[in-house]
Amino acid sequence: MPAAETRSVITEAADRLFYERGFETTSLADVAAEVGLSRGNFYYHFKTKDEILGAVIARRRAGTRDMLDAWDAAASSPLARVGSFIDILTVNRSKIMAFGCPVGTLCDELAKLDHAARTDAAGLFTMFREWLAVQFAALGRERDADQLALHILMRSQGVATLAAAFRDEAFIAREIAAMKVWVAAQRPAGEGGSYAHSRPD
Amino acid sequence: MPAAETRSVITEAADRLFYERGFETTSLADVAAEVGLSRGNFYYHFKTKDEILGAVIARRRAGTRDMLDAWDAAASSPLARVGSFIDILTVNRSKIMAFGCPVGTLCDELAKLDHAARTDAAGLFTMFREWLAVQFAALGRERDADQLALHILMRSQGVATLAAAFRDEAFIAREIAAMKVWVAAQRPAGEGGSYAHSRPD
DNA sequence: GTCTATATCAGGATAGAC
DNA sequence: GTCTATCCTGATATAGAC
Repeated sequence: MPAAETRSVITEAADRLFYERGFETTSLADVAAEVGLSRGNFYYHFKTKDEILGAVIARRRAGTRDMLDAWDAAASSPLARVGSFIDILTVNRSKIMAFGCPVGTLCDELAKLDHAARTDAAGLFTMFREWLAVQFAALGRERDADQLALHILMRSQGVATLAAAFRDEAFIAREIAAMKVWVAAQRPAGEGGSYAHSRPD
Repeated sequence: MPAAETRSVITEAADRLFYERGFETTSLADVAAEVGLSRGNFYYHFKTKDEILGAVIARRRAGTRDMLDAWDAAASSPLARVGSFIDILTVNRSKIMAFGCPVGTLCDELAKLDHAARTDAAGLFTMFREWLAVQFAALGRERDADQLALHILMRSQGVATLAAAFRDEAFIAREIAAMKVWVAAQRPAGEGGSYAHSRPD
């Protein structure tokens, strides 16, 4: 297999296993078994396990970029685009109930490990944050677009964590509905007063 | 040292380390160094590391119970009691920005480990959930008290995760304010229609 | 590029002295 | 009750054959 392809296959398997079992807990033997390669071979493609983590995060960034682009292309209104974001909770509900949010749980784990890649992982959140802020700005909320973006991102994270803890699909559906109602209720606020003070949530 | 006390000292140190470094990542050597005891001694008090985890969860349950009781005693209104819950985000903001929520991150980690104690850890959430539901019922929202409880619990989790990712204290303060406004806005809903349908959030 | 074999180390857990 | 010494396993990482 050409090096680039092998590298990609390893990264893909590591991505899934890091999500499902955690970064620290996943051994290179686990990844090796998954892709049918020997452990030793890994070090031809990556110098360290941390380097694989770096590749996984880069892969996720690319995937996120593609997803955001697809949402931009598919939905015509900012409201519908934010709806696409919210819908990932529906689409991925099974995995979320089993393993939580891939981004949130990775950030939490790297925070506890005090890992150098902690900031890189948080950068995945930033991608969503900035994209969401663009949508809220397009909705006419230029002044507090970033705060609204953080708010909806916050809710998606809360839903993911509780969904994993209680494995309650109805809860997810209920909160998704509430999130959509909330988004639809966002209209340009009058002058003066930030989001937090002018609107309950 | 009497056995009960040693056991307690070990559990206390493990509690903090499991929070700050994660359960899997924390070695018994780490805990031993923390309490100034030898690794070998641990096995006089606990048969396995998992048993220490069990003791930590039990300890957290007791601590949570004490905290809920204190909130019951200190605050006179259901609104103020829910306010006490929300305020833990303020009180613990430094640790939350560093390590996330102790309950949420433990549940997430145990989920990925497919650990037997996963349900026990989620039980910590249940304690808050049920206590919050009592408050919302007292506010006159008997019919959807549990859903409201889950909603505010969800928001606390979302805030914790993003606070850890971005280490943004202003974000926490803003969302706490929004949560309090939201709680204050909760009044008995008219007949028919569940929380999700009758109220945006 | 991929393999096998191995070095090295740290983890959980046990045995037995004190 | 606590210690030291040790076993065993599994982890990352390396060396070198093919």
